[in-house]
Amino acid sequence: MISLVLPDGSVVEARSGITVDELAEKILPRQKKKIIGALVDDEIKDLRDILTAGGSLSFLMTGDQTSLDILRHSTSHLMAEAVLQVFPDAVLGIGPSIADGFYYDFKLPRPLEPEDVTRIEKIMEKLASKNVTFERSEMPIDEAIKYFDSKGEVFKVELIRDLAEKGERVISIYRSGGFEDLCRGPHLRHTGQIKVFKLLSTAAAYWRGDEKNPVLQRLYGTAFWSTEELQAYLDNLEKIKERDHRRLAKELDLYSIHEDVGAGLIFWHPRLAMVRHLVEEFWRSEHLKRGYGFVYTPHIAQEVIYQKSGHLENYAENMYSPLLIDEKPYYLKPMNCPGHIKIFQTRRRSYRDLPIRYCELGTVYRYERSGTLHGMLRVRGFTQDDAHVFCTPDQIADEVYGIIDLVDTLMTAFGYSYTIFLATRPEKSLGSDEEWEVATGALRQALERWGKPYELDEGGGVFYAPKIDIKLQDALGREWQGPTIQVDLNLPKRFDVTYIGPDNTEHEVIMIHRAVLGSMERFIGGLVEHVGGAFPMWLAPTQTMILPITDGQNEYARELSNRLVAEGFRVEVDARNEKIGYKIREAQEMKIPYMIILGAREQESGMIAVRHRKQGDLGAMRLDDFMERCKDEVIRKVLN
RNA sequence: GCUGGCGUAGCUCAGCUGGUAGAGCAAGUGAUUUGUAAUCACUAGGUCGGGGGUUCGAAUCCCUUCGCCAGCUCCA
Repeated sequence: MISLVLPDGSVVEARSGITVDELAEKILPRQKKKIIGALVDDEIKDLRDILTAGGSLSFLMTGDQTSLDILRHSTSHLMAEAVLQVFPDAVLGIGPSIADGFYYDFKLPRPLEPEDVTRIEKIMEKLASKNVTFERSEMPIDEAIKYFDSKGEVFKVELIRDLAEKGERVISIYRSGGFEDLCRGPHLRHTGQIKVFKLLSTAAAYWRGDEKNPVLQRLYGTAFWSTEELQAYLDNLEKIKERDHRRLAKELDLYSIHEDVGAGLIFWHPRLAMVRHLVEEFWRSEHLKRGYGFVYTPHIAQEVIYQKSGHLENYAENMYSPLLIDEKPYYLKPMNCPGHIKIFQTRRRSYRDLPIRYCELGTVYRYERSGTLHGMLRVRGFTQDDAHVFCTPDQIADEVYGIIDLVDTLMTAFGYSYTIFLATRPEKSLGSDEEWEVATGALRQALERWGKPYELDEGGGVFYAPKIDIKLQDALGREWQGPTIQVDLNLPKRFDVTYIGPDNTEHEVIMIHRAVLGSMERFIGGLVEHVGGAFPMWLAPTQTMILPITDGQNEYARELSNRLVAEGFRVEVDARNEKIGYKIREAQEMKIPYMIILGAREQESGMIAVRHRKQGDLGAMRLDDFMERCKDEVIRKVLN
């Protein structure tokens, strides 16, 4: 007998060897139809699984968020069955559930076209309505290889062979209607439980993600328990599309890319350049407060530098081919580190000088494969907010703490929440155990002192450094790779970067490498999406648009504008010969925070009529009060 | 880089199986002087991404090249 503890604390005894389905019948007979699996000691179990050990037990029901994976996985099987009806020769790849849905890869005689997708979707609907039960069977590995081989399922055979190598003896097969697949499960009770699904897109993908392998056709889809959830998901996709920085760039005149100049090279238009300027201004002032020195370093450097740094050895495929200057090869810089080291090394440094903190908004150029370029988020030339702290080993923790504090200040101002990860030594790495221990220990110490929760990313460090990675969450709940702090165990050695210690001998310096915003291009591209193009007051390129109702107020509008500009506000006047509704509409579409509407009434009374882009008409107020309000929003960096 | 799709006026897009381009918005001009998300009329604007080919004839078919999009891959 085994004993199972239910969520309410009660204990149920059952015979060893009972299936989850039988258990459902025994415990919750009335809800049996809704039960599609179970969690036993937090492990997902299929209905058909046999239990031989007890533990905590809770059932997975249709409608649960936790059981969406099962639904989606089963839906991918249903899709594969439909695809086989359309393409009887299709060879199956894999069909897992993923974060927001599922996919299935197939080798097909021709690529999928949009019509195929609708056709497949229709067939799926028909198949689902047949309420076909998912059945599981098992097969010894040898037999399975022969079986799938006879069906021409070469990829499945490969998978089974790998399973055999891992020591598996038996594999499981799920069958639903005319379809069967090598599969670990779990699956739904029957296909009738698949009601709400949608095929989303097609793409090509390599078998096992390796470009040496054959290309398969991938079909993406998603499934939910209710149409409301599906609709909410689709609405969110639409919202993300509307906020796409490439789309907003056109609507708001933010940046451009020019084919005849080059892919992945960004032209910042005045409005976005203003945002960048304001971000940089903030960035600089926060660095000054924290004792950083600003530096500038050249954009090209001779070969020897990158030989010494190891970039030509390890990073060459991301570097552009050299320019010849006086017959000597010069490279465009892919990173700023060597430059900062050169400055550090211009004199002997005493331990009394440390820490030394250099920061630079340094523009670097890196080769990115053409297929990876993506608006401002993935480019070939970008400006990093790069900094290097040179310090002694016992200063690491303090310095890292200071950097985390800087990160928190900046990210909070932009309205990002974040998660901190500590990434430790990977398998392939440089340096001694002791060095890694000191560096990682200091990072951990800083995090402990910071006091907020962090996660451990075991082995997730880079080969030359343990690091703290910070993942940002934006307004749409999406994750972005954010700030990174690395204790570099490589470059100080390569460049022989030292300081004189209290013992009057040379010591290798500790070099902390960090970026907070990452690259200006990516950060601001992401920011555009985060705020949906509606920059908060402190960042808005135009903060206030003055809208005269007739050209009788144009002169007055300019006067007011001058007064506001004199107070440091960014103001424009829309003096075009248009109706007020039209001007408001355009200012609204440009997502300008405030509009001042000026008609004869205002001119007489000396008041202004203020409209906010979100709150609408705010009524009449005094210009001074309006300026107070705006100043307050700017100083407090109010997010809206 | 790979696979697939796409590339027509500044923008969004139409243009059936080849017969040499069209709308809305934007722009310019004029009228209108307007009160909280689109006033009206007229005008101008394109070697249909570039190059090559097939054809009497190509935006439409083929090849090639560049770029964009979705994935894959990569991400020191």
